Amino acid sequence: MTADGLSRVFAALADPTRRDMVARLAGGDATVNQLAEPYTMSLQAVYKHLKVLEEAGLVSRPPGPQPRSVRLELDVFDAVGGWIEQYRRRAEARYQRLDAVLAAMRDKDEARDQERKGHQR
Amino acid sequence: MTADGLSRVFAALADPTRRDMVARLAGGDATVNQLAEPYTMSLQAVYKHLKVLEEAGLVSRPPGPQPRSVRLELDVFDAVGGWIEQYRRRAEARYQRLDAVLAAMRDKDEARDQERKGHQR
DNA sequence: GCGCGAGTCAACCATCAGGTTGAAAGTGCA
DNA sequence: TGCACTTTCAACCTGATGGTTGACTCGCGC
Repeated sequence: MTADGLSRVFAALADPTRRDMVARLAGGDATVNQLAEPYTMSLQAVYKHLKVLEEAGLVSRPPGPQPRSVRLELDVFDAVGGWIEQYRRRAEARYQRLDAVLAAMRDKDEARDQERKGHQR
Repeated sequence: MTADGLSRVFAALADPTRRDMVARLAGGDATVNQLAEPYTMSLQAVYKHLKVLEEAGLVSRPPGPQPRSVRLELDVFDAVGGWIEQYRRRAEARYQRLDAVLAAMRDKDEARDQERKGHQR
């Protein structure tokens, strides 16, 4: 992945609303209206977020019948994960505690719930 | 990690200059001046970037003698890595190709070189 | 105690990002 | 055809971000 691509992905994931969208899309495809449902913002704002995610390659909108579906593109997470991984490995080597990783992954669900509430800017 | 913390980390990593700093700090601690050396921007601008990294918890500045050192804080990468990991696992399960991960990690060095050149906004 | 270099703070400027509203295309169906 | 719904585009506002310059503080060697 190019440096510019990495920047776009990180920038896209820096917004809580967009991370929430990603999390929800991981559970399955959705239409824009379904995606927009939990938020108080306008539909156009949701489209803007979607465009950012799409330009970062995190999401795709396969052509189809009118309520087009939004799909999570998982490939990009490999690239970003690889970038993170090199530093994470150092951390693991340094502190010899793999359990922190597992704890972090166990915490992700409640972190996501917290985040769902704070989606408005 | 709180949702707000995640946002700060991703936002911090969205900037190529800051990712470059992180990459260089992974090779060892440095002073602000050493960090600023490769860039054409002012020292104050570098200091600002450093502050962003510090507020995201990616970097610490242990008190010490006058040329203070900047140190990479690796713990945060665990948390972020954990967040990414859940989607990465889906990708791996879906496509059954772990090799893509390794390829991505092999590419990171040249990607970083590319990035070093394009650090100005 | 003085001076110098490293580090920091503050004010300012330009651009970007997230949101709004309004209007205009597309698309599908009765 | 016509209508309703989805999607997109454009203009605008506000706050955050990345950069600048200038001034100020902090340690340390002499």
